[in-house]
Order: sequence, then structure tokens, then C-alpha cells
Amino acid sequence: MTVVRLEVREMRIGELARATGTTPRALRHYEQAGLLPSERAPNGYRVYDERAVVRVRNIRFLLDVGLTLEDVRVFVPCLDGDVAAAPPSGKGLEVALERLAVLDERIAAQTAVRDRLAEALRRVTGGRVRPAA
Amino acid sequence: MTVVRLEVREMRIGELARATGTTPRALRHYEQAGLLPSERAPNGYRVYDERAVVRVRNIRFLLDVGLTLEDVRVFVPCLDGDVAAAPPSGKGLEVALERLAVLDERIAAQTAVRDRLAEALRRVTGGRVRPAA
DNA sequence: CTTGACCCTGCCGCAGGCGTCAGGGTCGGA
DNA sequence: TCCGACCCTGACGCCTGCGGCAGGGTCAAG
Repeated sequence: MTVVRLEVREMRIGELARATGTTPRALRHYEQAGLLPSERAPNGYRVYDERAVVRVRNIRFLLDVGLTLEDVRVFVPCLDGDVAAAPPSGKGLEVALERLAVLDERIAAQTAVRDRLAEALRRVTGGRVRPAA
Repeated sequence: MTVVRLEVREMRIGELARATGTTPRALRHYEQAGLLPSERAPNGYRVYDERAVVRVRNIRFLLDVGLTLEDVRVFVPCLDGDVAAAPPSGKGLEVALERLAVLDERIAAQTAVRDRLAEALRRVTGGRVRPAA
């Protein structure tokens, strides 16, 4: 059996960070969160192939969308594909919906607080306060 | 000159906490934040008179309204009155408005995130997701 | 040999408002 | 005298996603 090994561009953490618009620190953080495995060079340096770029972009996409690292964990098995356009993966959907609910809840709570403050202001100023631009 | 000293109901931290629906821990926290001064009994126990009840309620009111302990600090000089219906005290108004802006900003940011997640969900599910109740 | 650019691990800091021990006094009542 | 209810002062924990620093290797170029 011959092992076919395609030439893949390998890179170290700094380059991966630049390629994905993050920082080495963040990438290490993703790794210890179990989201971004890494090979190690003999000298201990982390070595990634270009699939890592996709992974990281997916991770960032999910984070930017409001998920937490914890949430992202359930997406691990499909982080190498196009997560943003992936077919509903049951578990993933579930988590996302749950997170959406959490976000809505949080927003509602803060909005309620905001409204109370606005209302309090209206009272003490006799309505002379223009609504925050 | 005779000093007129009215009989005022004094109480210790536990009672004040119960009277205001908080906890001793919270009250100590307010104290170290410079919001709630206290007399001390010879044995070191904190002693409050009933004005403290008003103060604490005012503090809680402001906190519930979305201000931070830091914010509340500017209200210190008028915490013994009816803060909720007090005349605009310049500084207080300023802080409140600023805080309102911060809240609005935060809400807007989170709403944006929420919308992105909702949008992402819509895409992967082909619009088959009902909006979160 | 030295410099400089990278890399490593480990750990504190942050923002907020307390919760929750830990370890130890203070008192009144049975 | 001992219990139990309260009180005290620290000081760490929480929750999240890293930032940033300390202290120390690695390696290629000059």
C-alpha cells in the first residue's frame, strides 16, 4: 500500500492568524476549547494545513453570529465544510435555535431595562427629554 | 445648646437586608462602593437608621434601571430623597442619558448579532424556520 | 555570535454584582 | 455552658473570549 500524500501548504500559527484575520492567541484559545486541533513540528511549533483556514473561518463565522465557543463545539464534525451553507444538521440547528432564544431573551431583558430608564428620565424631566438619537 | 436627638429605629445589616429585599453581602458591597455609609456599634457591627432603607431602595432602583454602581455614585448626594421623582440634577441626568445611550448601543449590537444568526438559520433551512416565539 | 522574528507554556486581567465559603467574634436564651 | 442566630473581614468564583506579559526556546540571516 502506498500512501498518497498530496503536497499541502503548511503553516504556523502566525500565518494562520493573518490568513484568517485573528491572532495567535485566539487560535490557541480555540484549540484549548477543542475546536482547532493542531499537528506539532519537532520543535513544538503548531503546524496547520490550509484546511485549518476553513475551520477557523467557520469558527469565526459561528462566533460572529452570536454562538459561544461552547455552542460551536457541536459543529466540530462539520467545521471543515461550508458551515454557513450547510444542510441542517439537527444538533446544530437545535443549538442555534436555542442560542437565538437566549439572545432574544437577553435583548428583551435589556430592552425592558432601557425602557424603564427612559421612562424614569421622562418622569423627572417632565417629558422634556428628546429620545436618544 | 441642646442637641435634639429623635428616637430613630436602628437596625443591623440583616434587618436592613430583609427590609429592602437584598442580602447583607450586597449591602456591604454597596458600602465598599461608597454608596452606603454605616455607623458601627462598639462590637463592630454595622448599624443603620431607617433612612438607610430609603437609600438602599434608591440604589436598587437605579441599578434595576440599568445603571452601574459606578453610575450610581454621582447620585450619592441625593440618595436620601425620592430619586425616582427627583428634579433633574444635571450631573445625574447626564449620567443617566449617557447610560441610556450605552444601553441602546449594546442592544443594537446584540440585535444585529441576533439578526445575523436568524438570517443564517433562514438560509440553511430554506426559510423553513418559524421566528422564535 | 548576535539580532530579530516567531513560537511555546502558563497565568493574571477584565467587566459586574454579588454568591459563597473560610475562619472567627458576639450575644441572648435555655 | 452551650447552642444558634448574627455579625465581621478577606478572598476566590462566576461567565466569556481573548489581551498581554513573563520567561524562555528556535532558527535563519547577517
